[in-house]
Amino acid sequence: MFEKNEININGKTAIAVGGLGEYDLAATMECGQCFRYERVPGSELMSEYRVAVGDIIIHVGQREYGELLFFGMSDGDFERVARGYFALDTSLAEVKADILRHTDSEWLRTAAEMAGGIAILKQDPWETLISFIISQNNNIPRIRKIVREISAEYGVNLCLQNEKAGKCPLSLIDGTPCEEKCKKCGRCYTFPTAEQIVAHPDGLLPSKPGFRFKYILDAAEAVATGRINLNKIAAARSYTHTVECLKSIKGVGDKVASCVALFGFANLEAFPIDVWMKRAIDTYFDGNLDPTTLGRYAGIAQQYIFHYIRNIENA
DNA sequence: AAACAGGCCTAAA
DNA sequence: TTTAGGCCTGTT
Repeated sequence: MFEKNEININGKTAIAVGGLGEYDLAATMECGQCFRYERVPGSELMSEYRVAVGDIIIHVGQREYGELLFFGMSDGDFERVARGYFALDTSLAEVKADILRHTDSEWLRTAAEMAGGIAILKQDPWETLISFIISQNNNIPRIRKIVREISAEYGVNLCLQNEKAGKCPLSLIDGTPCEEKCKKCGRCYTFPTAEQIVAHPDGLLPSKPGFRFKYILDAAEAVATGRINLNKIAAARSYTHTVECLKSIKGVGDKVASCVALFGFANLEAFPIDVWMKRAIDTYFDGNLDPTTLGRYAGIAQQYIFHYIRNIENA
């Protein structure tokens, strides 16, 4: 269980959360599970982000790995949105121990040491579905760009909304106000609903989704008509069922479906295999690694592997 | 300039 | 059941 304190930063209410073990905010935000964050440049903190989550912009920072997480928001918003989104009730230490209990691999043990601070965010299933449809045959900067642009096209401007409510998102530590340009930067919008997309599909085109356009549209129709019921899928809490349902959408195959299961439905045993993961399995596991042997947190083991190979290659 | 990017679909063996 | 090509767009 984490420890929470209400604090005051530059006259604003903030929440400080400790007892999160080795939680690594930067790795969690940038490991490729989420596409709607913006790193705050020039922060005094080691890492500071704004993320659009549902109907608010979450403002979050961390001074050092494994130290306190700061949330620039009321306790109400923290409890309603941030606590769940950042998976603060999941013990990273327990997860890591469980994974390591399921493997003999020294290599994976080393990866876990480096990546053990990664948390799997609990993102909105619908948003996760569309984001990972967009992700196919694509790179992260452009995925983020497309997601940002379709949000600006259809969504509600959260900065303007916050400003009216007297809580324009401030930089957590230095108190710098959201710039004027923020009102049209396209980075602070709610995510479009399936109904909005179905009612006006052409709104997708300016973001240039290319061949993914028809896939996004099929997903939107599936959800808007009830052919797919994301709430029911979530309630069933079955990985195999989730993947099976998602794959009935055009443009959703094994990889996208397992990503959505992992990041959007918190099916932590989901183990997405992309070209990178294939390479890693070939190189470090002699070409065979059965995810089902890794236990109920196999998906987090996948993140360890992914984060580790990425970091060695950058080194 | 041609190949490739954190896939998937379709057609053809 | 498995395999090759093509696909939008952007970047190198």
